[in-house]
Amino acid sequence: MNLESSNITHTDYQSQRQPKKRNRPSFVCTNCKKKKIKCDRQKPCHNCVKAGISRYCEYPIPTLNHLFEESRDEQPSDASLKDEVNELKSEIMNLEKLLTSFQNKNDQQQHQMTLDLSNTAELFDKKLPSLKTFKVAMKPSRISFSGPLSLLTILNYNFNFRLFGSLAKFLDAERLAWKQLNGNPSYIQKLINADIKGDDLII
Amino acid sequence: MNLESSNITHTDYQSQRQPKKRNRPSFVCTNCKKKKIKCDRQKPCHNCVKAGISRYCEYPIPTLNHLFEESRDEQPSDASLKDEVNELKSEIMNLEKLLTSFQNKNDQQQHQMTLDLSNTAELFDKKLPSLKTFKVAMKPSRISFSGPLSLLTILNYNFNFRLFGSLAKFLDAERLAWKQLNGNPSYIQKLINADIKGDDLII
DNA sequence: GCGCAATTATCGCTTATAGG
DNA sequence: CCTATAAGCGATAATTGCGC
Ligand SMILES: [Zn+2]
Ligand SMILES: [Zn+2]
Ligand SMILES: [Zn+2]
Ligand SMILES: [Zn+2]
Repeated sequence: MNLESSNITHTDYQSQRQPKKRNRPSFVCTNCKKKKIKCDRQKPCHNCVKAGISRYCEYPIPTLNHLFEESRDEQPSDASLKDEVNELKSEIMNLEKLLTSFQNKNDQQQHQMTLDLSNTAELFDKKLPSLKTFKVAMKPSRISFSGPLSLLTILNYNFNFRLFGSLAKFLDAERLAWKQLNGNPSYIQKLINADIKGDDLII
Repeated sequence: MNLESSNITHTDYQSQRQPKKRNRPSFVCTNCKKKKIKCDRQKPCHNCVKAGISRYCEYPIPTLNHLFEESRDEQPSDASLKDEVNELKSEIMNLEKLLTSFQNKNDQQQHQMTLDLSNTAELFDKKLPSLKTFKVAMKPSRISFSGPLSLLTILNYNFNFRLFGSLAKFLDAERLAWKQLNGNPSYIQKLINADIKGDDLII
């Protein structure tokens, strides 16, 4: 305890400082985050599958959860009612397990950010201020289709790409198709020919 | 980069540390636990059934108890099974609700938007294809900050404004502030001066 | 019924990354 | 660059349940 008896005068310059909060969103599923284990960022992620809670593998950003709801296949199928009952029971068991991990009081510290991101508007509120100074250079060799306020840029810049693979792929396809169809439109040609400094803002 | 770093030699400090108690609830029935035999985690579990103590098969987690009541040996009818399924499902819904409340932690006043945005999937799945032909003219009189793939355009075009009022307002403010700060950047100036036909695509 | 090996899961603490 | 903080490793607490 006498370790800190050293010289640091504990003075104002550090103590009075307001803790500058940062906006650092989380991109792992809520369950893995909770358990502090490695999440592969799929939906559902590997850990949630293993735990039998794949239905509850979710990400803090609501918008994104829906993007990756793939086959919400109804499973009544040929399984007997009895089987379904058992399935539901085991699901409840797993849910219960999951719940207990959340009920654990041991960690009441730092989930402020997660909370904030549960709201989509909040997401944008937090992101956009940084985006407005985000810069994109348009290289003649490769047309960049996105400025700071484009969806793609937001995603590329802010989110893990693996997680958003399908959306990114879709956008790529869209743009490729568009190019095939339209070629380089006059507007883009002009833009490329103009000598734009790499640091110029592209809105 | 490989710092030997500070090596605090007083390990005795460590030993004095209070033994950290971990929260790890049990999920087997109390009888099996006591007997240290394998529990199938049903209600009642097979061990308790074999021992003729079915009605004393209980679980430390209360919810699991009353949920799994009733598993008589008699063959249940389809109707009753269906009832059970429904019951279980509704129970799952409750648990999910509970889980959500945990995940959101101090769910404060930020729920209004979240709910309304629930079908965001549609935004991307259905609306985006139409966007690729959506055209925005950039008028010299008024700088348009968004192309078809920009977030703002997507929002404006696809959603009713009432829903996104606050977001839209925010974006407006952002852009205004940006303009105040930067004026028209060279890039945009050039763009404006170029004779762009009103129908040119802006990506 | 129980010792204890095997297995599972928690959480303190470090590291990497990114916001500002 | 400085630091907040997300990610998640890994030590190890705890649970399970085999086999005596
Ligand atoms: Zn995960
Ligand atoms: Zn998951
Ligand atoms: Zn049992
Ligand atoms: Zn039992």
